[in-house]
Amino acid sequence: MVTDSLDARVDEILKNLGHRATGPRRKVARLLASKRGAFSAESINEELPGVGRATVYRTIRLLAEAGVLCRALLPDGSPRYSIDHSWHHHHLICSSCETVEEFRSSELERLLCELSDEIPGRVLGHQVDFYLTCPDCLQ
Amino acid sequence: MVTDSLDARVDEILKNLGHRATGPRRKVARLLASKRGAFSAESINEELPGVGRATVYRTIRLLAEAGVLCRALLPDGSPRYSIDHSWHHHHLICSSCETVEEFRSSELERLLCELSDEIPGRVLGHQVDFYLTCPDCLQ
DNA sequence: GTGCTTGCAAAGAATTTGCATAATT
DNA sequence: AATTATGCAAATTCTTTGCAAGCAC
Repeated sequence: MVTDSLDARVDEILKNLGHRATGPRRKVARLLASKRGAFSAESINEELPGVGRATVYRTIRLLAEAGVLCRALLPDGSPRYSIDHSWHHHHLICSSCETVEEFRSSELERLLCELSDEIPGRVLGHQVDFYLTCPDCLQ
Repeated sequence: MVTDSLDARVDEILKNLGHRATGPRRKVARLLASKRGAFSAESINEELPGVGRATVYRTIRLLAEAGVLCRALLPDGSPRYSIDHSWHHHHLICSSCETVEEFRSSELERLLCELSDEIPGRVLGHQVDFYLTCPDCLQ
């Protein structure tokens, strides 16, 4: 599982990116690895009183840019991060509890690819989000 | 065109929503109607020194909730508004100049509908964004 | 040792809220 | 007259930055 390897491979990941493996970064990575779903940067900050806010935000950005984390936007635009399982995926976002789930569809991917060819300009990527009331929130 | 009617029909739109047709709201609507593409709330605020910031933000939110405006999120999560031409559409967002264009595909819509049925929970809506470098920014 | 990192606090950016005043119906 | 709306400033929220002191390599 990627969740395990994040914690175990932080040092390697960081060095490959030309960054140093430090204590605070390992602490952040260890906490992220323990997270199931999506989380906000602030929530990580609150759970790590021993690490400065700036370091938490910087590390999360670092890992997001490295592709270790992926970012989803809630309907109001606020970002949530989650471990990127590296297969390309989209998001199912519950408007009620703000839970973010992953979603994949090869058929959708194929169509998006086709459409990309028809779009003027150079398509860099796409993002598909479904906003919903999740089964839990439906009671 | 919807662009024309927004300016002309603000009073009607507001009253249908149970709100009052006021001078500041008309000023905001008139400016919005003159906009071609997407804009930020702040940019509208800056262009209307005679109207308070709070009123600008409140009016934009009012019109967005009424479906007169639609909101797109830039890759960093910051919102951009544009006149909603009421046909369901998606967005082509230039990562370089931040221009937002509309995009429609009946084939995409059909597939998203099908997928919605397979998704657990009650799907409320979806959002598809293509991030790209627009023809202008490609030089 | 040299240079990247950290943590703190301050700075920012964007948006919302409280409240007395003003305008609409 | 009864409310709703406005505008200003202050408050919020989330995130970034400056910089001296501290680590990693």
